[in-house]
Amino acid sequence: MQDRIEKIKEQLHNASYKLTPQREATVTVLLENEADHLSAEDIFLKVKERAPEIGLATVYRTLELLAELKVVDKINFGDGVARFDLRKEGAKHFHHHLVCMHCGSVEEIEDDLLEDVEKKVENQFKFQIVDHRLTFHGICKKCAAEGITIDSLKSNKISE
Amino acid sequence: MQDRIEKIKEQLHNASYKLTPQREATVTVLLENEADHLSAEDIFLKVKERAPEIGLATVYRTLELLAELKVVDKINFGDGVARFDLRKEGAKHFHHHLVCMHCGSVEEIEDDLLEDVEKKVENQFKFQIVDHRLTFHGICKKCAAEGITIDSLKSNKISE
DNA sequence: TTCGATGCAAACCATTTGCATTAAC
DNA sequence: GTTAATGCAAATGGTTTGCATCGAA
Repeated sequence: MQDRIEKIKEQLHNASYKLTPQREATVTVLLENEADHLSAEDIFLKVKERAPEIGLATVYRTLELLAELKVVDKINFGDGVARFDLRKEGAKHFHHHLVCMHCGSVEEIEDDLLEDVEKKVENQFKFQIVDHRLTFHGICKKCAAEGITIDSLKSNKISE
Repeated sequence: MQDRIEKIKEQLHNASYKLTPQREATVTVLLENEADHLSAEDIFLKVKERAPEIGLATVYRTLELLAELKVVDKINFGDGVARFDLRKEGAKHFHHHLVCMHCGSVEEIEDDLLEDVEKKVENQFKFQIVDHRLTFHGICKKCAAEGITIDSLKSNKISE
């Protein structure tokens, strides 16, 4: 993990951004919680444990900057908060997500399932794809095991 | 178009919602602008031309209700505003979208391109899919013809 | 007549911004 | 020493909510 921090520091440096302790703390928090999909507020709280004087605005500014450098992806599952997802080194695309409509858990899919679909879209619609977003909404393994079914979900809370 | 309004009225009625002139005007506006992806504010302004006394809150409440009945889909392209998309009759899924990163235009894809991918996900991850969201971000035919290239797009403005 | 629906204004809440201060380079 | 970065508080903007009134059934 240490060298991932170093690499990100280097990217900041190459883009002539300053290496502040606040930025370092934010990156560290992101790396430590790679499996989660934290919101800016979540990240702020975790960074605060490590650097209590940090302001929320700085976290927002840092996350924006990291998105610009494609270190993180800003994603939106439709619940009104942006979430931040560390991009795998060298990954060309966002990964896909499985969002459980019952418990809200988010699972990631690393594989790029869309290669064929993308070719089709590029040919058929003459649209040059830069990136994509793919999210499946449904019922996760765990909830299904607990007897949750599609029918037991009431209203259409998918998107917001 | 008239019978689509009738069908939607019937759905409202079946769910024991009242058929108010405001709701009717909102549905009419949605049908008249089916090709667009209007925001609540856009819809409000158009409904206002037809029923000047309507309030923005009513439009929001009506759209929420129509989403619940799966008459419309609430979508979020990451620009901070929800957009509303009339669902095709009997369509099981959201349609996919091609969002141009240069001019912001949104094109729809009616075909369900994800059947194979969904099967794979259901088997591999034991995740029961209810619906999906798929958006491609890139450069549309029109902008490409005007010489816009992927490289001419600067920062990562995809998601917000 | 009754209870859900409406309009208005105020409340909310995630995010952004202005500005004086601080600190990385 | 310069200039970008920070922290704070205020502003923003889409969306929601409380409440008195209204009107569809």
